[in-house]
Amino acid sequence: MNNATLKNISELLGLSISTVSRALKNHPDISEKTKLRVMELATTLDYEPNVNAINLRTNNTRLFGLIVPSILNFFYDTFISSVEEECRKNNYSLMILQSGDDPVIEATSLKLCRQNRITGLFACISSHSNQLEPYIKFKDLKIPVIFFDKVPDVNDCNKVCVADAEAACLAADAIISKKKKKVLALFGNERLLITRKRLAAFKETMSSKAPSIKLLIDFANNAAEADTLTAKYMKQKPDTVFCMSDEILTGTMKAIQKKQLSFPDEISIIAISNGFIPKLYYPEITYVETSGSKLGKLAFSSMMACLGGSTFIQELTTEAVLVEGGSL
Amino acid sequence: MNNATLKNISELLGLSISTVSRALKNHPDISEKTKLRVMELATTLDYEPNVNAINLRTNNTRLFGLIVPSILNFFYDTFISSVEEECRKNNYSLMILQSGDDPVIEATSLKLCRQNRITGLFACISSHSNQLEPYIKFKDLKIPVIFFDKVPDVNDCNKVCVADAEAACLAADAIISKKKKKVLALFGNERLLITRKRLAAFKETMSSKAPSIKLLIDFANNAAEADTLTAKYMKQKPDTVFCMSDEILTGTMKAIQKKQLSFPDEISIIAISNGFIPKLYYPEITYVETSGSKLGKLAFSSMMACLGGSTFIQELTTEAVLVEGGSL
DNA sequence: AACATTTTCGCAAACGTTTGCTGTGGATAT
DNA sequence: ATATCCACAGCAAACGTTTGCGAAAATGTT
Repeated sequence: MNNATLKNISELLGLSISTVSRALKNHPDISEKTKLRVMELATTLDYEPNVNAINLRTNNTRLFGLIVPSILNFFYDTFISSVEEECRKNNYSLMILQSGDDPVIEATSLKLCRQNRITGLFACISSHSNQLEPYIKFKDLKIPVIFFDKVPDVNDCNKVCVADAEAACLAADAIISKKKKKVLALFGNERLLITRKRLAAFKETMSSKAPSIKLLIDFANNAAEADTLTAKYMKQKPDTVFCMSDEILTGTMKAIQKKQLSFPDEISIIAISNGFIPKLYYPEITYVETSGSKLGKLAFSSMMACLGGSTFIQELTTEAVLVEGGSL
Repeated sequence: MNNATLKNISELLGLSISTVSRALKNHPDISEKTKLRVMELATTLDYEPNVNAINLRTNNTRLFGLIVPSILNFFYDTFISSVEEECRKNNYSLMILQSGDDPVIEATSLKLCRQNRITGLFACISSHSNQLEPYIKFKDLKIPVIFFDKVPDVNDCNKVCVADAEAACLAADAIISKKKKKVLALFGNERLLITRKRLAAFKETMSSKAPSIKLLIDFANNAAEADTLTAKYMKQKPDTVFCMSDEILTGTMKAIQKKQLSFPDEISIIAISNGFIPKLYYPEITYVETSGSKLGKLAFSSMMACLGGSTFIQELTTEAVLVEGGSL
């Protein structure tokens, strides 16, 4: 069986294609009687309009592209999930692409987006490429691009970010208020903007509000490195460890469990996280929440603003909030 | 600036549309000289073909739909990630839809798929609806549907599943070989086929190979329930707890940490899992691996077989393998 | 030089919609 | 009775491609 078309229906009913088309969209020009006839046949034929034809004709796909390094990530998947939900509620479709943090794949994904004539793009740039050339084409075409999380370092684009600095400050404040003396602060890849932001804010807060606290700072590229780093620094007996991200946290926690250190008695933990990982442990890890799903909603509304005609370039951030878990 | 079209190029070059079209796809009818001219202009104009037009004309979108309850899931996201990768490599596009385990959303998602004239569908049915009506339409249209993970209970459809029974058997075998005496076995929602399969295989293996082992069996709908259940059963001093899934495992582990039980000394743990969660703890949890990414590749190849013309209905399963972590 | 081939390209239809415009018949108003 | 208007429906073009077929130009053959 083939897909029904307007033509099919029109022939079966002895009507013209345009009449059928209008009837199905409740156009006032069509009488109730024929509307009824058309709709009835359409449902029995299981008619579904061909979006390719519609898009072609109307020159308006309601399709967004979303490019992300990988969906295998606690932060990104909540982001995606929330954007997907918003899209569904607002009758948009979403095309999700993984770049694998590879500029080449990223470029072909962008090409795919263009070929599909997307009406807007959510993009998280791959960390290697600071080259934005592939993205400027969208600007030329007046297709709004909302950068999220990992955003380019230029000003003339729309960005939504988690409040990196604020989150780091909140974490530092929490540590200070608990009168800690010696904290190990573990960060991610030093090249990433997000790392630099969090590092700067953390150090600044610490040194300005509690200069007496002893600070051990280091960087880990993944969980395994965080594990060994934590183990190494334990000899210096910090009373607290701050983890910049989930990845760092999981590594650190493994080291802690390995050494059978009880927390928060023997050592305190605090992290910046989306919330899932911290809740896996007991006591739950105290963390500053950076919500992917909040960011998703923010990104979506920013997109809507752009499509609504706003040419106002903005950089938005979600609020960070401390969630007490008992590990600090 | 607008998107370039074949017409644009043809007018600029004084050629016909068809010539330009053929030149761009290296058709032998076109001379090298004009091919060169066309391609050059096309790249400077940043021409990208309009897939809507192509799909309409060729009546062949290279688009797959993928319906999943939620991407916020360790298993599904590896599945999706792997399918997405295969699609990219094979020049297909993927449309990912979340059903939220809601039959209504599921139905509208299926409608979206039809409107987009997908050439194939990967589907994980929502647990509530045993109603397959929305899916039969695809059969009528000869659009292949590959059900994965949560599959319908009928025979005339293609399914790919993790080896539920085998996984449970492997776990049971591991427990038996370690000479355990009393095991607490925690399962998920009893209504789900996957639960029933794992439960049956586990019980069967246990009773046939080691009838002397004392078995405590219960069901939890989520991590929190697994937590309280584990805590409750601890009074009966099992020496091992088997967790049917990641969700159960995280709940159980929280209870274990809460009671500060050291494992594997005081209690052993074994789970069926995708592998991510077990590696968060130390010692790492021993688990039987059910790989979402393997299942994704399997699903994709099954899809390719269908599209290749195979009318052979098959039910495939991935292999399960025991990964020793030190918790048993 | 005449013809046969091959190379190179254009015409036009088709895919399934949407939509501005035109046309018809009947009802209402004068 | 004629003019006016409205309700209803059809015509046809357009969106950007692909592709079978035919035609012109270039080349080769005798």
